Amino acid sequence: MEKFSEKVLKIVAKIPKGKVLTYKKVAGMAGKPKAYRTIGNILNKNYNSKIPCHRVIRSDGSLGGYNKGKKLKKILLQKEVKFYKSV
DNA sequence: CATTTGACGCCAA
DNA sequence: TTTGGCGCCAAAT
Repeated sequence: MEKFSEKVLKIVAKIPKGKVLTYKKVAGMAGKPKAYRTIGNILNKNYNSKIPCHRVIRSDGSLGGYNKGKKLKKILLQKEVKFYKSV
């Protein structure tokens, strides 16, 4: 059985383009709805190129943060949303 | 092994 | 409505 972090990373990796999930949502899918804190912790320390962590935002709709810079995250999300609108 | 950290979430004032 | 504070859990130190 993989660690909670591994499970979270897998879930985040499943987020399709133009879609964003909240930390709480990911935590719920991981099986720990109350572990939303841990989600951010894991992503922050274990940033993987295969993990679109920029698609994980706060429940309030805030971008939260980003290891590479939340500014970049905002741009990436806008680009993906744009792609979503294009379809 | 115990304590601190941390990209958060919800409630109260 | 907005701001502040408390609660929560896993991982890192």
